[in-house]
Amino acid sequence: MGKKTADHAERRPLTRELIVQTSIAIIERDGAKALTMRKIATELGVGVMSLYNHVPNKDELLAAVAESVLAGLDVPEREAGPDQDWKLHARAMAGAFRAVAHRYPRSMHLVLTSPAGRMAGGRTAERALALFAAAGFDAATAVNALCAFMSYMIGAQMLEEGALSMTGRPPEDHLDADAEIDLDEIPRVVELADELMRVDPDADFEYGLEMLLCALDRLPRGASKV
Amino acid sequence: MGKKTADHAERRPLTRELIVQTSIAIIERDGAKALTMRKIATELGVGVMSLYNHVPNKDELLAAVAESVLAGLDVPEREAGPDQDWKLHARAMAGAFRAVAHRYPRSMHLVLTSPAGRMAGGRTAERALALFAAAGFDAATAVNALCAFMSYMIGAQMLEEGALSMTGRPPEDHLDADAEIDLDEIPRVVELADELMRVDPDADFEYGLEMLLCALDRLPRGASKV
DNA sequence: TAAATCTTGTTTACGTTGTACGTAACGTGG
DNA sequence: CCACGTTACGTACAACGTAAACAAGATTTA
Repeated sequence: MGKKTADHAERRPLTRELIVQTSIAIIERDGAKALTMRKIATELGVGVMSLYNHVPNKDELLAAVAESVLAGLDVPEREAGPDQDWKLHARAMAGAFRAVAHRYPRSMHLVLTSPAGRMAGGRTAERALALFAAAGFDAATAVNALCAFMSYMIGAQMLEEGALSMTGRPPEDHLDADAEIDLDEIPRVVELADELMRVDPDADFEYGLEMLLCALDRLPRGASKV
Repeated sequence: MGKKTADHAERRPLTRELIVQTSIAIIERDGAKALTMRKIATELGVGVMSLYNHVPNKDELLAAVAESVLAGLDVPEREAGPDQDWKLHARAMAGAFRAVAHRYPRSMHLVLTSPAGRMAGGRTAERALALFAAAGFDAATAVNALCAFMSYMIGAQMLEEGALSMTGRPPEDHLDADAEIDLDEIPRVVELADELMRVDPDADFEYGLEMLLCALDRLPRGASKV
């Protein structure tokens, strides 16, 4: 009957969640700047404007993508209370963040980049703050610890992504014609370039994380210090 | 005579550097996504395609912007050699980075975000590596220190920028209609929201920086340990 | 000197983007 | 039966990046 039912995709009822998931898939496959309303539509086998029945505009769609990606940050979350080994939980949170960052690297870039993504990270910040509070930090110190913790998380992720995009790779989503002043006047960088890319990023990350956690552990704390 | 000489801008001979500077001005004034080839052209009082005589395409222009912004990172740079107070130099580098980030916040966001920007940071990485080498770290440790240092720099900057964009402000370059799940289930965050925005970001930054530097100082080092 | 080439800017035009608008198929309650 | 809201579709438009052809001065070459 239907003379133009989709030929290349299953015909699910086109809900908002489906649009978001398809968007994530496209971002991971073709890069963030290749995410187009028309592309989503054809991928789903529907008209372009049909998407706007479920999503008000593209920015909101990106926000929904960010939220969906961060929704995968469900670290088991123990019960609250004084915790004598708060570093273990901090490591778990960092690991969870790292896991989703590895599963959806490009979408995670979008999350870290856009202000909507930072907003969606509110719940994660909440959990981290609870953790620091349980560790015995007072309010001001907990905020400082949270800032340092998140700074390292975000920066390390973006740094690793940038380092990976530097190592040859067929440049897919970013410009490739920027080899003009390279390798000329940065002897130490090229000398240590192999060192930079030899070390697996996970080890680098863990190294800095341990350093940060130890530093945090030396901060003044309140009652629940075991 | 010229019946259509520009009325709103001086008529300099339209060099590449002028285009870059105008782009930076537009980015800082109207946001990064408002930077348009046509806008640059009208701002300079020339036709759109005239720009393409000095810049191959928009991506390269953005790369040039990134490079130009990072060119302001000229920390006085002492002579190389064993340095007994390397932390002082590290603080100087952090301060220089912070200064340009405060002078061109939106352009700096572009730098941190785009891979071209990370590339342009090569010279800065070079200097930091030299610093860590002079401090007595071996190659592997210096790379680890550099990663941690840059991670904190980048993350702290993006975090501060995100925090600033959260505090009410008339949303200029980012979406504003994302108030849906806020303030409901994040009690600790809203409880400490004022704490989060009361502390001036500089103090927060210095706090984490000192922590990081002290942690780095405890890493194993070679001969030049004073 | 005159011709050829390069530089610098303009004009026109094309393809792609996000999305506003009008319309048709669809169930569901009167 | 109809009116109705919800959902999907096709058309249309303004703004975008930029390729191509062209014009006019500056510079080089014969």
